[in-house]
Amino acid sequence: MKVLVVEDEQKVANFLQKGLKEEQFVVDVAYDGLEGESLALENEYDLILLDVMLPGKDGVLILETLRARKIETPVIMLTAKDMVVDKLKGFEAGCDDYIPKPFSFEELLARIRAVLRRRSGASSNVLNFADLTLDLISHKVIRGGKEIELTAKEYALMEYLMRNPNRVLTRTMITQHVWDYNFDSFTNVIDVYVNYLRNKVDRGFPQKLIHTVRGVGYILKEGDKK
Amino acid sequence: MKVLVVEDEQKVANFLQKGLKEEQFVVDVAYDGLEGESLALENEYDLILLDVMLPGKDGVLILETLRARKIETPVIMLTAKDMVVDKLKGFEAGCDDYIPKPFSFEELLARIRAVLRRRSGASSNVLNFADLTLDLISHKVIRGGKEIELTAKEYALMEYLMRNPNRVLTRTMITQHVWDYNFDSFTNVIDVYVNYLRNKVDRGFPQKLIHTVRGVGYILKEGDKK
DNA sequence: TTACTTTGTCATAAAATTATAATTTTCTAA
DNA sequence: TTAGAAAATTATAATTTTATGACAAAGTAA
Repeated sequence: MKVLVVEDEQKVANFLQKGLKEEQFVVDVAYDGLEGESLALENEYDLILLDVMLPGKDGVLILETLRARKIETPVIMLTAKDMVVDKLKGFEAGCDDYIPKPFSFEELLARIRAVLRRRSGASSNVLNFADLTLDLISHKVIRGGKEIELTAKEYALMEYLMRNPNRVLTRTMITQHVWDYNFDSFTNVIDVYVNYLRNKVDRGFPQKLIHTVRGVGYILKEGDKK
Repeated sequence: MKVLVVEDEQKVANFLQKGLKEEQFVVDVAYDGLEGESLALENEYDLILLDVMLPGKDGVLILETLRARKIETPVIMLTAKDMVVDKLKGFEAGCDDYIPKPFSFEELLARIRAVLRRRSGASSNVLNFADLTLDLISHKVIRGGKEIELTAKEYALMEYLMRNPNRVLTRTMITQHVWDYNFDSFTNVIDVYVNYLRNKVDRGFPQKLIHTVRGVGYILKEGDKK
């Protein structure tokens, strides 16, 4: 899952970046409103954390712009504690939740999970596909009763596949959700990671789940047993 | 265990800070209501001692704010001796216990233990994991029948691990539970302390209990014997 | 004060992950 | 059937993360 953090206070931004990374999110950070807006417009995030008070462009205005441009990415606003009027304005502008500063990391995390769960329509913190299970909180991946050890990138890729089963995912789409915005490579990293994943997740099982769609990308589906 | 003391009387605050520290709590102190509230919101405390009469913001109001924000940290209110009405108000607002001033430190400590025990659902003052035992009152740590000497920080870290076994704890979470709020952790103190702990607790035993989860944090679990 | 212990910082070594590039294999359209 | 393109695989380089020892700072007790 990829998150954009738009926050000018260096300390808060670092804290969020570190904490979210530890929770296996891919994190982009913007330190002012304009930069934040461009990133939000040109990338596909799964979630945006948006400070209300920002140099360059106000958080509420950014949110309005995004919604006007039909970008429906979930947004959680970070508000100053006493900002009652703006809270309401934020909601009208279409944010999914807000959290008044100061907050503890665990409280933020709880809200992030709630928003993502609500948006995805999921009722639990577990994703299932065929005999594969992925626990979104502990980040455990289990197939056929056996736990599979994945690295951070492998997990991120697996999660993206699991969230979009039976749907062809192009390399561009995968890049946008699993790698951060510094990623411009025209190398074959994705192919390599798909290969790593296959070795851990599909190898040894009669039914393969990760399939190649030649010329297009990859798809998670229940294929022919072989 | 991390405690926040919100108390404006310097003398009482110092007395509590010193006494609790000796009992191996990590203690943050706020001398007025507003400061107390921010600290309570942005840190993860295991317990809050909250004076009722405070400059800045009243203790009962702070408690209400916390509960409204779904922060369920146990709270013990410190009340003036004759404050009958406020006692009741405090309870309504969701505190766990109250203690009328003046009180002896021993008395307070007994109530703290009672509240923490009730909250954790534990019935005893001992935590066990594998062949490791941690005595919450004497702060003795015993593994395989042999007592292990830990310093205060080492003990605090060990206790946090023991209270969350089989769960990956990120450095952010550990920071919030084991270090006080002045702590700016972009250093590797946590790694260093985990290392100290391993030397004392795991070294020489066939079964390691403290494990690294790369890119994420640390976990207390029964791993492969080696 | 002085000696001692604890806590925190830093530099570097070691280990693991991630990215790149080269090579081999597979697939497909002509 | 075969040439060319795409994908898989492998080796290895680059980067990041973690472990650890040495040391400095802060705190305590004698």
